[in-house]
This record gives sequence, structure tokens and C-alpha cells, in this order.
Amino acid sequence: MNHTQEMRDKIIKHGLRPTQQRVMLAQALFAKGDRHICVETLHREMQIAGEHISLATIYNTLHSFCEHGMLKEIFVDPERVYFDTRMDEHFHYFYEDQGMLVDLETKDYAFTLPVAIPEHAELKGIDVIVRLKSKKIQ
Amino acid sequence: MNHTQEMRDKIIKHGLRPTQQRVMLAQALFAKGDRHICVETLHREMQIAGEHISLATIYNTLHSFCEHGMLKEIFVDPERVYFDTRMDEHFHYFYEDQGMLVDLETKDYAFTLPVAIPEHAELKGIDVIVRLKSKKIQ
DNA sequence: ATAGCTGCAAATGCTTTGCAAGGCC
DNA sequence: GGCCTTGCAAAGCATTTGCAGCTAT
Repeated sequence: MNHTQEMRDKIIKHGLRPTQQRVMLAQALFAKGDRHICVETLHREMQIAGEHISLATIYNTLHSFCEHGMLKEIFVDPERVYFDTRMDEHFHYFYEDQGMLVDLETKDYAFTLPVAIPEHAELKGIDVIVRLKSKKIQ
Repeated sequence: MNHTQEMRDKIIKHGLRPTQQRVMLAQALFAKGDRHICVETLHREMQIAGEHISLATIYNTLHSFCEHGMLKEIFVDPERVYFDTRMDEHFHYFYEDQGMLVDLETKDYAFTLPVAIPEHAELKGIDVIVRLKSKKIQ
């Protein structure tokens, strides 16, 4: 079974129709392991690969993927939304100067969860963002 | 010494000129203890109080306050930026359905900081956001 | 006096939407 | 065939900017 077919199956399994654009985007997103990508970057990447997909469709598709549990949105920067292909609970470093997100590895921290959840509320998730600035290399 | 004077002093101490608009905004922000407020809300609040300040000035002023260490920006929602008047390191609950931020009290969690910081980088801060959804009241 | 601040209106830039044409089952 | 999806262009909206007039020191 080739990779295109895997992506078709993945999309179907999540309750969406495997249209050309969705399959192409799924390949770009999930082919290379975990990714943290913003719409603009993905759009440029598709153009370079010679596959034209409109920005509107990328927005719509990524949001569909989120609603159907294939992606997570991350808000770290008011300038743009990032999408994360890794679905388990995990945390991030964010290099503010580069706009780059990197996963925190378990060995890198010692947070003790969970947190008290107010009675009248339901937990949707916990975001931990370690904001960094790259040091200049001398 | 009245409250207006306190705000003037606070602004001067942080290296800014105490203009009318800055003093009015500082009063709105710091009079009532810790606040988590977005520009739109603050603008509406000033209008209701009968004090006209342009949106542009509110944006500029809040950003100046941030750069001069009087406020912190919080990104939890791509729709709008929140400003937090509390300057020490602390974490938040965010009620996604209400767009409301609430401080996490120390008793409510047991995160163990710090985190490993990559060699080539400098820590700017750690954000912890516990995302909640209000439960319907039956 | 003069450097800095304000406020309007216009511009910007990311994101969403309306709608006609096309694709998937 | 019928419904969902796409893509363009236009709209939407929070935020920023240019610039003339005003204010604080």
C-alpha cells in the first residue's frame, strides 16, 4: 500500500472525503513525521512542489482536519496560527525570534500534572509554552 | 497622595511621560487589582466612563506599557490579545467559551519548574494555559 | 522650544465567506 | 444526480501606520 493510499484511508477514517487537495495536504503534513507548520509556510511548500492549492482551501482543510481530530492548533504568536501533527499531550519550546516551535521532550522537564479543575468546568487541554530567544553566536 | 498621582508616578518610574491618556488607562488597568483585559473591552469601558480615547492610542499605550514592564501580553486566542496587569510569573485558566482568563492559584497545581533550556537560547518566560469549557448548568 | 504623543483615517495582513464551477460517491 | 468541496475574489476584523496637530517638560 503506497503512501497516497494511506492518506486516503486516514482521511476516510476521520470522516472526511479524500479529495485531491486533502490528500495532497495530508501527505505534506504527515509524511515527514511530526510537524509544526503555519498556513503560509504550507502554502509556499505546496507551490514549490508544483501543486497549486488555494489559500482558502488550505485554511478550510486544516480546520476540518482539526475538527476531525487529525491536527491541533497552537496559539503562540498573534501573527499566525500553527498546526501540530502530533496528537498526544505534549509541550513546546517556542523560539520567538525565529517563529519556530519544537517539542519538549519528557526528559527536559518535570511538570507534575494534573491541575485542579473548577467544578463547573471541563478540561479541554493544557498548553505549556517555554518561550526562548536564540543567543547570538559570537 | 491620590490615585491619579500614584499612576503618574508609576508611569514616570517606568520611563514614560504621564500624558492624560496614559494616566486614564493606567487608572483603568491598575485601580481594581489584577486584570486580564483585551483592547476592545478596555475601549468600551473608557467610553462608558465618558473618557474618549482612540483605539489607536489604546493599542500604542498598552504596547508601550508592555515594553516598559508594566503589563504582559497573553496569547490564548487568535481572535484577540489579552493584557495582564500581574507581572510575576503565574499561570492561567482560560474558559474558551467565555473568552475569560483566570489566574491559577499556587494551591491548584504542582508544576515543577524549571525546564531544560537549550544552550544556544535564553529563557523569556513560560506560559501555562489550562483550557476549560464551562459545563452547562442543568 | 522641541521631542514625544495623540487621533484620525487609511493601510495592512491574516483569515473567512459567498457563490459558481467542479469532484466524489 | 446530488451533495460536498474548491477556488476565486471580495469582505471582515484586529491591529498598525502616516502624518498633522497637540502636549509635557
